[in-house]
Amino acid sequence: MAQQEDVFKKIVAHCKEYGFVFPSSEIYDGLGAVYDYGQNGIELKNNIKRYWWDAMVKLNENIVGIDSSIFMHPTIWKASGHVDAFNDPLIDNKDSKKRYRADVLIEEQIAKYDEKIEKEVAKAAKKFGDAFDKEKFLATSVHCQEHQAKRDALHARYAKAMNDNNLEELRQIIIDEEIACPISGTKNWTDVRQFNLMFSTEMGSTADGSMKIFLRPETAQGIFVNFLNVQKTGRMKIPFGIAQIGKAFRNEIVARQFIFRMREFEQMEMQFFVRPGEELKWFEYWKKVRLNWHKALGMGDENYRYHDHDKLAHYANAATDIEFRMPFGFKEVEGIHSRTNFDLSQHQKYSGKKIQYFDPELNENYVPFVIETSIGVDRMFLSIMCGAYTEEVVGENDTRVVLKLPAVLAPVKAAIMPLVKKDGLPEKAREIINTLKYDFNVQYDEKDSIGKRYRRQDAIGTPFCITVDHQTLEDGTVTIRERDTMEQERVPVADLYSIISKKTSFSELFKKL
RNA sequence: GCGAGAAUAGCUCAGUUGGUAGAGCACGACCUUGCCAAGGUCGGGGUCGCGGGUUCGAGUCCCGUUUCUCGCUCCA
Repeated sequence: MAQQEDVFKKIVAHCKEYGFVFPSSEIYDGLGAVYDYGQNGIELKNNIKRYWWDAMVKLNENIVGIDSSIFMHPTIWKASGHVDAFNDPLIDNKDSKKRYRADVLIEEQIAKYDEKIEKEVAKAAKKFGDAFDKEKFLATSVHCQEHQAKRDALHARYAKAMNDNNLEELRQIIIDEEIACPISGTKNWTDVRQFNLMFSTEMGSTADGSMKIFLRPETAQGIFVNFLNVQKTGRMKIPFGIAQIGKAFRNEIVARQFIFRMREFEQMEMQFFVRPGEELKWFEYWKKVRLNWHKALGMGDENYRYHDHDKLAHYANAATDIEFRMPFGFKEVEGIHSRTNFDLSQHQKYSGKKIQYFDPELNENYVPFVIETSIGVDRMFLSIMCGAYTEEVVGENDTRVVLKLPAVLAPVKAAIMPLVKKDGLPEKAREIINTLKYDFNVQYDEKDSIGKRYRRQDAIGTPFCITVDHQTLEDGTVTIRERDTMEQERVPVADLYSIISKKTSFSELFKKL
């Protein structure tokens, strides 16, 4: 385990050293859980996004894309449930280090008074037998009256505090009621803190004319609120899907593990609309399709697995994660959720607009059910980096660091280098670059020994190194070195396009899907 | 958010009982070599995370703070 954490550290360092990922605002000491993508990182990330987008939108005639705004009408988040679910008053016990929801602790305390009353009732019932009159007992028992009064007082106080959003009062209630931590048994509590997982900002320039709006915590809602627009203008027939790639924001309490959990992150989501009753069939379909898409990259089938959810979110009736083996364990990369018709129904209710589909085959109107596939782009990026990072022992006292990236995702497809920087070799190399640069991201390098240059390309995962030597000038051939095997082959310059293209183009990969 | 640890050049790290910063690699220029790192010469780069305090003097001691790592916690 310690060794695996070590590997993870190396990967993080490698990301920074070779221009993949930098901490945000680094010269100002950084900003927690926010990261920037560097010159190589952005290429890799764009390639991941293109692999997904094309696999969804280009390969499926019944899936189309959109790009909705990050700012949305605030009521959307009430309809989606985010306003309620993302707001919990939390309190920590300093001794056990356990965190609790303050409202739940108090509600449990209220329930205890109810239990006490129940106990009194049970005791009396046993004593009086058939003659027992519960109503009468409750009205006359001093104990019960006492408990009831305390219970009602507490409930009223609690309800007011919640209503006023008074966090200090919530804490005071916990102290006054002498509520103890079930684990440590102590009453050593921190302040109650509210965690709103949604970022908010003001829209409108004047204080009284402004409106509090949220930065979206998921991109999905932008698809749901555009359901009618897309369905009608695109003449889409169920089943069909809407895909979107975009940024989302969550003010995570604890955001760690590098780019695995960030406050600003990017999602690739596809919402697939189906007939009610057919959702589980399509859920199974997309589970398979999505896993195959991941495996097609060739990162090793054994590094992927499903993880079915036992505890389902409020909107779902089935959910699975696709997990990838990271150095710190199997972790979620993609989620596939059967979201029922919860979202569209909620928007129908809150907006007052009818959001339905007329199914000509069934001759009826209905609110479609939704299967969602949702990938965190940054997590996918991390999984690819983790899977690709390799240290190889080559010869004595020599290791090479290779990023065995899938060639389609590699930031640079080929490096073209003159064996020496004289005798017209640099000019020849540039000439070759000029024929390839329109189709591929290529790099020129003439600094240092050829071996060192190969290693530099290995470190950023470039699949091909093409070397121009003196023989090139004579017969128009170059050597092409393959990253993983380090084997070289002499080929005509004219063949370079097809060799590189075969390994690095998406179309070859898509044909296998 | 709690607890523990860490922070010195792009990277990995030295820096003695406090006395105004070093190495290797990397980077740049030139020379040399040329098919798998580590040839030669010269050079650029750090107010030692930040802010206070103690001291004649702080990278070094004290306090605070930020960021990161690990554990707990949380996780639609």
